[in-house]
Amino acid sequence: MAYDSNIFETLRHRLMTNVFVHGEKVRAEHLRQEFGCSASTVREALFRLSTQGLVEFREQRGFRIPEKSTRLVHELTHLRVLLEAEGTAMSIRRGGVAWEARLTAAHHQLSHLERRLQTTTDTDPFVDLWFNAERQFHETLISACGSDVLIRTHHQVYCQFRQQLMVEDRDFDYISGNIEHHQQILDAAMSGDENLTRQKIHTHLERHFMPSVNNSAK
Amino acid sequence: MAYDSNIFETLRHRLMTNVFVHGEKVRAEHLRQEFGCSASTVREALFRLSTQGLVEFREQRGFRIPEKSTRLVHELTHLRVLLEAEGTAMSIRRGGVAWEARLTAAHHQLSHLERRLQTTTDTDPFVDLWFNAERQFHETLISACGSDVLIRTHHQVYCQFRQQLMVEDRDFDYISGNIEHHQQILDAAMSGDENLTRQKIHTHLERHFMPSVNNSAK
DNA sequence: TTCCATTGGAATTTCGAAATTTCGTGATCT
DNA sequence: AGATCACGAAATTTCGAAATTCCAATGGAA
Repeated sequence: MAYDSNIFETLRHRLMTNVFVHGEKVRAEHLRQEFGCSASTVREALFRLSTQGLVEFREQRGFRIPEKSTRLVHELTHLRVLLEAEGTAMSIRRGGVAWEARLTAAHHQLSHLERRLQTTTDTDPFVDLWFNAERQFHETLISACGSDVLIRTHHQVYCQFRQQLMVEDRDFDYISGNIEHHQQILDAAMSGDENLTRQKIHTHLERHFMPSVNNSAK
Repeated sequence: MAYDSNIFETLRHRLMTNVFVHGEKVRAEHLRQEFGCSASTVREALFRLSTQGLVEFREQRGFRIPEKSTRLVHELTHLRVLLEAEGTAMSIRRGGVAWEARLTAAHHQLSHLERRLQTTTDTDPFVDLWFNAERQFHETLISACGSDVLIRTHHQVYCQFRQQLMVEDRDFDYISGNIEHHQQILDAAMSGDENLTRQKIHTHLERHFMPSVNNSAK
């Protein structure tokens, strides 16, 4: 019991949902007690997490949470657009009805949640649900692209992206814009128009290219 | 002495140059003796290598060298083209004279070596040199793109690509085609024509999309 | 023969302590 | 005062042995 993979999954979820503070050190020695295992086991899980860019490892100075960085968000967004547009175009070509069904389903779930969010003041209980649904939708977009490498690469980028933006995205100011975007991506994809879909994906993520506003906290 | 990073670098070089056989298990316990350290230290290095996809890790069944796979080569090539074309286009926009100088230098070195290879029967002593020069050229192409994330991602893909193809690429049958390709990429990049450059990069890597010929071994 | 359970040996993972390195504090020198 | 060095505490890395898990060979039952 208390396998490495449990620790791995638990830590990953925490890293993606910003339980940790950016720039903070992650001491295996501390987490050790919580998981009831030795430091080396935690260390190993952290090495695996560094695989996905969710923690930074530097020799002789341990692990730490990547800093929040506008620059990094821009770079991650750029790559997300590149991979997601390409992957979706490929899915359109070779996805077939099965893919369209999955995409419709994912969008239905997401838009249901988004409409709910729009009319609620206390968004807290929905945060986790929404992030999962949004991830599901975007992963489904590229899921029929036929390239595991592309999917894995996109996943890495997406995780880091999420880690960078989870804090400020909790406000949901942008939610009404997002509902529109997701709908347009779905429509474009279902119509089979690759270029239009690419364009809509770009539009959807465009706002993350803006210079970030809230870098005041610090 | 015998730091983890030495082990890490040594192993990485071996993995990229196919000292190991595809599909083979990598036993920390064996390498331990060679490096004069404990198995855990090797294990750690292997975890870090799995970061870059150069070894596969599966829980409870250790590390092994990824299998040779035509499918994987196709996927890696696809992503290489995507990332390299995008990165080079960005470099063209923001690289300036300094980048052009570096690119010219890298190409000069590469083409010198390639012409040499064309007239030599015993290519063995040039293999390592050529692989380095070719890597240098392609890395220089995207080096001024301004996105660390893109550069790191490309590097990961490139390493895996190399691991997959190092064996069969030792023949250098394709060398004369490559000389032409590299020259055309250089010319297109220097002329500032983004689309032409993208196209030339695609042409250069196109041959890896063909169904592989030598899958007879095994 | 084919299928399934058992079992022994090998490989993998975990552990906590020892060795090494880093980092902060404060003393010493210019 | 400013810079440099030395020291000790804290953090990181390494180690080898113990515990666990996998795997293949053996033997028995259908």
